[in-house]
Amino acid sequence: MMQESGPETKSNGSAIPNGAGSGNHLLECGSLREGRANGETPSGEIGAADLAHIQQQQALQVARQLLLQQQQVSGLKSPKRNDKQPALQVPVSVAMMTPQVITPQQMQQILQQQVLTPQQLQVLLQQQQALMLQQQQLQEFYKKQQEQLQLQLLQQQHAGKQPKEPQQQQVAATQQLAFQQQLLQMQQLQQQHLLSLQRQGLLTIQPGQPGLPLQPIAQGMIPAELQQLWKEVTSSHPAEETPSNNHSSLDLSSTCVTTSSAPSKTSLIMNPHASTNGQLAPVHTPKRERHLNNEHALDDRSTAQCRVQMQVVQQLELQLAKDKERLQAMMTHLHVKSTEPKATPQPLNLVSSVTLSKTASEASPQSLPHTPTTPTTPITPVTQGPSVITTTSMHNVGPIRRRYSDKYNVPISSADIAQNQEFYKNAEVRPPFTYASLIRQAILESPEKQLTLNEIYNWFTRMFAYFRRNAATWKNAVRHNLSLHKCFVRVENVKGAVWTVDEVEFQKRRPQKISGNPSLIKNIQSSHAYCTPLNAALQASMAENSIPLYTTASMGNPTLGNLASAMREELNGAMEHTNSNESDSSPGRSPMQAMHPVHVKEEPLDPDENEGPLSLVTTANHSPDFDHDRDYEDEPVNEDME
DNA sequence: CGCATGGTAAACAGTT
DNA sequence: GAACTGTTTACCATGC
Repeated sequence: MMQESGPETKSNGSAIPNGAGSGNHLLECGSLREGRANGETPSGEIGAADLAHIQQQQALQVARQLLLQQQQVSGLKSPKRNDKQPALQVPVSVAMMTPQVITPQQMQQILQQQVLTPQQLQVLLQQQQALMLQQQQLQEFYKKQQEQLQLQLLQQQHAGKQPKEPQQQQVAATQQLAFQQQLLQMQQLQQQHLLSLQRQGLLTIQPGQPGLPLQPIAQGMIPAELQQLWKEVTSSHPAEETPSNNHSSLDLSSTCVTTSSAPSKTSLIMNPHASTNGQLAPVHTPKRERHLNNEHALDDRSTAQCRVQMQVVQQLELQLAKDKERLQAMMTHLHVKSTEPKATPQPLNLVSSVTLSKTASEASPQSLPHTPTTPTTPITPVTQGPSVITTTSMHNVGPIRRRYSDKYNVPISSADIAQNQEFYKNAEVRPPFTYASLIRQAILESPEKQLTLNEIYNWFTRMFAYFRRNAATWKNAVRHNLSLHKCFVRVENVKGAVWTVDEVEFQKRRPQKISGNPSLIKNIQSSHAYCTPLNAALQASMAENSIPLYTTASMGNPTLGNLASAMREELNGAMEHTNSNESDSSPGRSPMQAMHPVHVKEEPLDPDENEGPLSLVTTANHSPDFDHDRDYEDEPVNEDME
């Protein structure tokens, strides 16, 4: 009854080791800060407090108040100069790495998305505090810097009213250049950080925007704020800069470079949040932005990145909204359709299964393998209520029978499939695909397009939580299918036998299924844009294999794209018949199909001893790299939980 | 109702 | 001999 997907999920081989990551961030942040706690800013001495100085102070004060407001709003005790280190002067480079602050709304969104575990949230909070501290320190730094500027200005003025305009401008420009350099560095670091974050599963770029760069997600408005601060500082006093000041800032920036990896971690975590609430950027500081744009166009790259980021954020939000909508629709749909005549013996199980997976991901924060992509519910093929049945219901009710027609009603997008993949990985929901399809997929995903029986088993258990129990039953079914279907070809190998797929046979096989129901086909085609002709579908599936997110992850999880394609094919199986026959059923998905010398199992010719497969054998054979098969050694324990 | 398809169970033989 | 692999048959459910 208790969902045991928890432990199983944890044991999932493809787990992303992001658990320790967050902790490390914190550590590194701390250590970094300590390490960096060196330079006192030039001089705290303030000579004569002239009017300009006061103005600067006021400007700084405004900025500081703004930051304090943020702190208060975010419900965090203003860290003052608490814990970390008392009164250190944090180099600009470091302080600037971490301007992002999570607003309550952002936090809310994060929570809603169930993306982060409590531990991660805690880390975030702590880092948030650290960020604020650093922001304050940044303020301090600028304050002192300004003071020194004032001092020097006074000195200059006293020295003599010289034509200083050009010189001052030049100096100011230099200063700003340094500033912008720092910004750029920060951005780069954030990008790096985003990447690592992604790898750790803390951040996910939805596959919906494959084209978008994942880089500048984080450049919230805070950098702009810093810019503004800078502006205020410099505008009130156009340019009283001295070489020494320049020098200091440049040094700091260089420091930033050397310590890039560490500080980036600090800002990193924040990025996703900033991204989740991207609209805050323009909204939050409209005036500043205008100011900024009018007078002080940022570095082109910075602004461009800013824009890109905003777009990314918006797209992400859009995607999120869409997904939520879809989920909602699904839920309601399930409830409505649950009255379907024969269908589900226990329609409620549909809901329970969904909630199960959801709660599972919620309730097991320690099971970090839940990546942000982890869906809470299958989006694609399962939309038809009846086919979603929990394992328990399976046990109670007995075998479920699915028809392909069920699947025909469902549009599939690559994102959906990928998400569903995650879903089936973690939720013990029976995948709405036939054994034959799954077997085929398993084989096609393998590097050599061939698998041993045991490897097929492992693929099943790895990819579907459902197949982590009742091994005897489904393994028997797998064997049964392998033997039964012509499309599966057994190839003798040096180390045993492997199974391959005869794509031609596989394609041939399916059209029959609905051959008698052209109306259905038509209906499908008309109603679902996703269900494109075979070629298009295949192309799409090919494209899916290069979805940015999953290609990066493809090292560890090469299956998503292929699985998606296979599922899609299964769904499109009928269509291909109507449209383009399988004129060229060798979709070019794999070299295998290109040559498909495979012999059909029951072919009258020579079932066994032909040479066709041998060519495969030669290419095959050496693929011990399928190590993740080991993930789910058959555990007889799972055989029968009851 | 018959047929096709798919899932499950089981018997059986061969191999490791 | 046990376990695994592979084949085959039977039965049932479902959809058309």
